[in-house]
Amino acid sequence: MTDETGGREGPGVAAWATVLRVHAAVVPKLAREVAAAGLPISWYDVLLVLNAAPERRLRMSDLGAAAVLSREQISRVVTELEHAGLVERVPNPDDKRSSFATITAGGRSRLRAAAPTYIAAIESHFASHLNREELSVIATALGKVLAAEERSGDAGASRSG
Amino acid sequence: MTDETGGREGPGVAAWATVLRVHAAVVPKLAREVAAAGLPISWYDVLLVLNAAPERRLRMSDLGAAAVLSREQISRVVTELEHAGLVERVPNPDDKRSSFATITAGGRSRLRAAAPTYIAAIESHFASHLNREELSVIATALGKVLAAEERSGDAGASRSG
DNA sequence: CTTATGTACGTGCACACGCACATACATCCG
DNA sequence: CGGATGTATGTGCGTGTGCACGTACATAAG
Repeated sequence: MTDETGGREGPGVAAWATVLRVHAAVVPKLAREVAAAGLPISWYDVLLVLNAAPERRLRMSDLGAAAVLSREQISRVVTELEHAGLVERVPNPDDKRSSFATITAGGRSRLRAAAPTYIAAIESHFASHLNREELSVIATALGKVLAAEERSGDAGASRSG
Repeated sequence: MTDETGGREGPGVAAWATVLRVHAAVVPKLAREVAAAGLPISWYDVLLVLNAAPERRLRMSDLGAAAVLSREQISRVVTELEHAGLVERVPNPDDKRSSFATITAGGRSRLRAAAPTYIAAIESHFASHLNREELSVIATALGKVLAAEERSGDAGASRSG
């Protein structure tokens, strides 16, 4: 056992490695295809979350938590979406520090137009290679990881506050 | 109304969404902890692949295919690693267009020093939330996706020649 | 050999992203 | 009420990243 820095780390590392590599392999393909359908993937992500939210609106920070993008990214994308008329910023009367982002009719329209392309791309580049049981296990298992890790916050970011 | 653009897309989209979100939640944490151990995660990735390669060396493009990083990123990271003395570029006598990247003794040393931290971080932020069966299904299922998608190449990337 | 086409690699440029900081407001305490 | 502390958001700046292109070499065609 002289050189075992690669291969014998256990099933956890192996599983994580596949997550990393699948992400790296699939994301660019989805991004291309969705962009070709007329929506940058960052726009799509924000519109999708907003459309699914209760009242179709969310505070910036909640949007950051629900979407894949960071808080700063959300702020900038929402500004872009505002200029494009797909989203509006509405002041929050109960807390004037925050504002709601609301999807507009035009935003919903654009989202609906792009959705079939996005879903088809996911099916084509990801889901079509797996059976229902595998998809179910992945969703459930990774859901547990998410629940645990989102609770623990950004560990190591700012010491033990 | 039939306004279901979020939630009723099927198990494939749901599973993919968890992959995206777990990636977004876990990667930054691993990056922090590995960086704190003295190695940027991009360096670690390259050293790991190189160390596991036959002869401990790989051509640039093979390195790009095996690692999570893009070809351009590999080129730049290898240059950084060279300056740090952790990797060397060796010309390929059989094909003078290409060169091998080889890990040095110092590189292996740095890799070994950081590996426990990296593995522990993966266990802590990912694997510890799952049982062996889930890890096994994830590795196998995502491995199938990888095999299929890597074969199909970068679909739609360069149409024009 | 000469020319045309394909492959491996590096790099300038523009853009995306996160960090750290600034601002506005809320809340708690005396 | 006035000051101190915490929260929600926006933004300048440095860094990381991919794209498009250039260079060097390989290989096929004549």
